[in-house]
Amino acid sequence: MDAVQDEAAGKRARGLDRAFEILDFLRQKRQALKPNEIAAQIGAPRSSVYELVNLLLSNGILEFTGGEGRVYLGRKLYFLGAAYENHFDFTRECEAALEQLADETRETAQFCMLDGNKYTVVRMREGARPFRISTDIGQSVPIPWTASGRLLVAHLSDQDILNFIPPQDFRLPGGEWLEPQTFLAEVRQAEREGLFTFNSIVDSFTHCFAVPVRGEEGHAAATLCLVTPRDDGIANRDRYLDCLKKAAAGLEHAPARPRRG
Amino acid sequence: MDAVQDEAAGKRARGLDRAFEILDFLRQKRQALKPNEIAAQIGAPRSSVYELVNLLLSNGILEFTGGEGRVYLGRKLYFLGAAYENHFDFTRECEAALEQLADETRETAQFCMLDGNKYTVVRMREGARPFRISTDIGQSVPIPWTASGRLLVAHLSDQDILNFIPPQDFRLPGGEWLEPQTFLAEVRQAEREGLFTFNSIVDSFTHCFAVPVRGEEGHAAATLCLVTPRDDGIANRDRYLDCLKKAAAGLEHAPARPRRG
DNA sequence: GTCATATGTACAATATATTGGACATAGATG
DNA sequence: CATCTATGTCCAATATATTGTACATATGAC
Repeated sequence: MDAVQDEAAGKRARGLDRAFEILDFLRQKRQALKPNEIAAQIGAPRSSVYELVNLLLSNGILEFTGGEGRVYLGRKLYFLGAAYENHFDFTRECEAALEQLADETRETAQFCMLDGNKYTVVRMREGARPFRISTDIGQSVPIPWTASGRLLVAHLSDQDILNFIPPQDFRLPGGEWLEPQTFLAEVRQAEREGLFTFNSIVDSFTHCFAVPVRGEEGHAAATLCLVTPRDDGIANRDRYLDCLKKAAAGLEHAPARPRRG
Repeated sequence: MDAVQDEAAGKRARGLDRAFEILDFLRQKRQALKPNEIAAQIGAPRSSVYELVNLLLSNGILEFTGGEGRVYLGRKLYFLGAAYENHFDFTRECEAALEQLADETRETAQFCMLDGNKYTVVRMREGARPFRISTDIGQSVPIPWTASGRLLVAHLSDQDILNFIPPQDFRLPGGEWLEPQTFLAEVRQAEREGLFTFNSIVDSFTHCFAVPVRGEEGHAAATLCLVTPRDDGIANRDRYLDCLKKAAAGLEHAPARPRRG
């Protein structure tokens, strides 16, 4: 996805950057691919990709799986990720907060963070309705498409926000153009109020609530969200926001607080 | 830890390898460190480490945390690890197996895998005794020190095993030397019997039971273990082994089976 | 004050990593 | 049969990444 921002052509890419581009691509695809396919789809030289894939395989960062020479993310990444999760020990508290939210509201509750310059759902608890509303965990979504996005960039200056978010991410899935100035105004509003709610701009039937979970630097390290049918969301607005704020208070500082040391 | 096997001096290290050496080192230390400290402790040139750390920071692979310029594993690694875990969806089944083992035996149950050429405890459920026996999750331990180690390398030839395990790993924590031929004989025995049990060679009061969890290639992709006081282990040997085999059967093929595709 | 250690930055030299392109094979298509 | 695509390997050329070294600053010892 960073291929776009390769400086003017003719430059060589650094191995490390391409390596992580490969890893991110596999994560996004969520399936094993052949080196050849990877090269073609991320627009990298085949010889480079073969070289890097072999290096990553020998390090356990990638693994053969799915046959025919296909590779996918490896066990070593699991271990490294587990060490991160263990250090910033937010998992348990996070699950508890989502559990609590789901119990109190019967709606879909999500714990969200930034992944680079995208938004992603880290953990989710589906609501208890006959028709559940849910999203995919771990998929990268443009920041402007989400309520949480307004909160997650609120610590940046307007200019930094515009530099941070890829311009094409202001194009909504329906094709409409979200004016960056409109987005910035909503960011500032979210910052002032410490919350953001709206009828989702990526579909026609959900209402989204987001509140920040502040980390050690005082800005939103993550968000807690509820995704509800529009009617219910609007009808229960105050109660839902109370629940969210309560749950977020329980998490406060947790996502960024090392367990020891 | 791979610094030892740097080919004859005078060679440059490849950035990718050093980068993952840094990541592994941080995982092992389980705390944030300054780039300077990292360089000193892994024996790498300071300028290289600074260069790489900055690259990794800008990719979200590392994060500033702990102040004073200290860095630790970053959020991106958590996402990548979560994608791995999601693909090879063993977590839920694994927890269930450990739960079942803990219920049936009241002993400490572990799920273990190889991490490169070391053994590591991936998940654990502590026993229900007044004095619990437990180990650290995610720490790298020499393969010959463990019962599971006999099973995890059993698919390799004798020669491959000796090439795979660093020679110094046959030195036990007490300083005694475990003869590699003895180890190989135990590996073959474990392979034949589909299990391995012994009075632990790293302490004087535990008995260890290990059975393989076979992956798609048919060899031990992981192990399930019980760690018990010696008396209890020996007294309940048959029952404990039955429990382990039953639990492993429930996991069979799970650790390496992609959820879709 | 001097000296030593810890920490971070800057830069040039050269060892080498990245890359384009040639080559080989297999399968599909017509 | 010829032709095309998909896949993987090999190799030389050169753009550049790694690294030694020098430099800058802060802190503490004495």
